[in-house]
Amino acid sequence: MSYSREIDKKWQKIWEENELYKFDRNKLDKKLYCLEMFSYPSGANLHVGHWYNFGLTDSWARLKRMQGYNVFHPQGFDAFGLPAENYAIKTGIHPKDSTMKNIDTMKRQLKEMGATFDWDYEVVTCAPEYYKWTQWIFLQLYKKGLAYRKNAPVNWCPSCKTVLANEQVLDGTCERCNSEVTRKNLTQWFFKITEYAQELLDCLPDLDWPEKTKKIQTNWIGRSEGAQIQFKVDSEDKSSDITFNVFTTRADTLYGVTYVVLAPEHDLVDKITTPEYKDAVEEYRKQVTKVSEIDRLSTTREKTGVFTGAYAIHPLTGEKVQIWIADYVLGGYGTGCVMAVPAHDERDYEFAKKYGLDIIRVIKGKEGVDDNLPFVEDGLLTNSAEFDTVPSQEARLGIVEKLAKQGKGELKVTYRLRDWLVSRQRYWGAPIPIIHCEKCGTIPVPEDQLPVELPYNVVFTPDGESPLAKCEEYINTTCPTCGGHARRDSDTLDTFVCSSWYYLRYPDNKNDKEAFNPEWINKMLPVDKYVGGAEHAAMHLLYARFFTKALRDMGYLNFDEPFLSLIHQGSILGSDGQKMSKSRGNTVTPDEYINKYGSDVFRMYLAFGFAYIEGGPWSDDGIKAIDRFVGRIDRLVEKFISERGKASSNTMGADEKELNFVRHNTIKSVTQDTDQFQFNTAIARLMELVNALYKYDLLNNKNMGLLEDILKDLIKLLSPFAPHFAEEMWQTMGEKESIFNQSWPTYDEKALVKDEVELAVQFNGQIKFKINVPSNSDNNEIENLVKNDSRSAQYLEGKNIVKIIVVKGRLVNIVVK
RNA sequence: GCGGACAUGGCGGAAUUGGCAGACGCACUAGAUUUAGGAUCUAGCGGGAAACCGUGGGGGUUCAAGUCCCUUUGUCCGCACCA
Repeated sequence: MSYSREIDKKWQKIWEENELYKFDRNKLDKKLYCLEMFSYPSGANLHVGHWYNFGLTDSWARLKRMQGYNVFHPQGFDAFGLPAENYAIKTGIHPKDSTMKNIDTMKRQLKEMGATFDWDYEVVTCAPEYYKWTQWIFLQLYKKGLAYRKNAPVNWCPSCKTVLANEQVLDGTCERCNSEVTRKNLTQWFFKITEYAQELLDCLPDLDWPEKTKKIQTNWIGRSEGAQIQFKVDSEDKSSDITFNVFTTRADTLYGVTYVVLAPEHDLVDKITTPEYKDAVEEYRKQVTKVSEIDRLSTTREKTGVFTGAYAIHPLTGEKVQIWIADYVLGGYGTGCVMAVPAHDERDYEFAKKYGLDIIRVIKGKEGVDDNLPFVEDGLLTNSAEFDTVPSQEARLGIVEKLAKQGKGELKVTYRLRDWLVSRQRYWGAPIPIIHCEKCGTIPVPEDQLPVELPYNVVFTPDGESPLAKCEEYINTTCPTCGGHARRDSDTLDTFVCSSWYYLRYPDNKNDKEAFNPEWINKMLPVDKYVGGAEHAAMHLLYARFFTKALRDMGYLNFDEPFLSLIHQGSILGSDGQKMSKSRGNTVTPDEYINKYGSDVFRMYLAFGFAYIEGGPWSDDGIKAIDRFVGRIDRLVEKFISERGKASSNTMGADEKELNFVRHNTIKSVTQDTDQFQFNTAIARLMELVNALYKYDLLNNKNMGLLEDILKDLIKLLSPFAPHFAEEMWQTMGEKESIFNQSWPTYDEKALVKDEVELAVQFNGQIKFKINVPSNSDNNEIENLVKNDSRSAQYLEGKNIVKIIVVKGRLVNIVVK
């Protein structure tokens, strides 16, 4: 039977009946946890990206299975989130209903892929059995002091009507809907990811992750070494000493400070502003809140600021310097205050020029260095008392040391990373398990009362207030501590919270006593291979690492990192080379192709047509080529079956040796390439083997025994990419047991050694001809063979041989003069 | 503005990490087979008549460079007043 959709169905049914892909919980010595980032069940069908991610990772998993690994390959759904809720607002269809329906559809399609997923371990984040434990983890973080509430300026998306984490703001816009993000002061829940900033950084080098991704995380964490220096606010009233700290990486420029700047939102501003400047300061602060996030992020925007009327005392010189506020100083970074050294900082220079503030040079360039102001590089100190002529690097330490003795400074490391804002003013998420009591304050829901279930009957009118806040029977409750009237937290958790621990739940998804059994999970984790989109480099992957470390420190886990090895698939573009989108009309619908060609052809085209981590444009011609390739194999097998039993030789002549060489070379390459997610070259090698088999098949007197062995190897090598088709061919060959219970072919080094090898012969680096030499010749013999070859004469005539370079098995280069 | 990645035939993409550039496939051409084919099989296929020239452009290191170094252009990505 030639390959078709029917073959897919036939084998999917048999695999399911035989429970072929059930994970064996008893053989953990060779367990291998293979995981794709789970998917959001959107209304649309499985798209090419899912196929590319899941289908080919499955091919990898199949290789590993046949190599003897006990592969754990689960699948599930990241089912909470905004789209379902927005859909509900538009259509009135409840998020739970639409989501569950979508999950059914996606699950059916995933099954049609014919992957090795073991659905017994399915996880759905919007199920109470799952989010119960999401809430439980929230409470553990709360107990540990890693979840806290604070009032802070937060990113607000007016279109999504919710707050966003810093990571979810791209260039001042919402990563989801592209609306411009505004600032709002709100009391919200945060996770203290900053507590782990250093460790998140320290563990990166040892991870088998793409360098680019590590770099993104490194930048996102943004470690910066410097010093914290204390300034005193000048005041007539000696009894009320107000001090504040600045963070600087350039303590060596301390003597060049001519003013200091506070962030407009800094708490101190109200306390120190003198009455006559009050109005100007208030006006300025008002303006700043009006400036859009986008404008504020712009580096080209002219700097603005106002004087507060207050002065600070320079910690070393004792001189008075003006205190300004300006929005180029950020409230959330460092201490929110900056010592301004206009001579040696571009921003301060620009600001000082504009407002006529003093500029004092304290760094001179070394000999020959152009040190026109602003001079921002290291140099030698000047105008800096006893530090004159000291190099910057040394002075940074010396000056801090001097300050430290007076209790006015210390070395300090700061990070760009901020705490993770997890509250969302939305309905379709895991409820925050917290109760607010007027008498007792913030009270965690007792663990035995989890899950705090989402009420079903809520109103989705888009009036800006979240459905939970409007749901009286949900909001009103009793305080677990005093029994009095209290209100539930009306927010839900960022969906990234749900996806920060799902990999821990998979292996123990039916556990109703605990989020996961630590003993079991410590055996099953970490994930050995994790595959998913690069867009999660800064968010999901950082959050998941944080969760793992936090749970480890609470004693639930004994490993440091969740994902040892990570791969990002590229993205498949439309055939016009543009990103697929409905508006461009260049989308590829997998179902159409699968109905026409079968799922294996679709999968194998994805394997063959692109460098996996690059992706690229879709091509209808490309998939036809794979269809043809499958047909070629089919015909080859059919022909062999029809000729089996006919006259056969059993000699290993030159033709057999050549074929056998290709066979073992294919085994070697396919094994290596597939292991490294280089599926395109693996398929290319398979095509070469098929071409070699066709060539051999033209001969009159064939070695049928050898042919059979090679065909079987071919089918095995093909099976990860075309599981249904390979299973069918395997059966056609007369085999009874599933091909996926066979062991992966191994190559014979001896078959890869040819009697003769072809070498390129170069004169002065230019290739002139090729020569065949026995493969066991030594360099001397090769040199002689080349020199005595008649074709060499014309290049040697009247010349002296300066040097001969022999590269074994590749080329000979004769340098003549 | 800063940082990183990439650039190879008409096209998708290979190249053992410094060693025969263009594997494999598409498209194209020719032949075979076929009543016919858009099916199948075989062969050819970077440019050039050739010497030779060719991996975005220019320079360098080396016996040897797509690969290393410098410089320049273009595309994509990350960060973007981070003190």
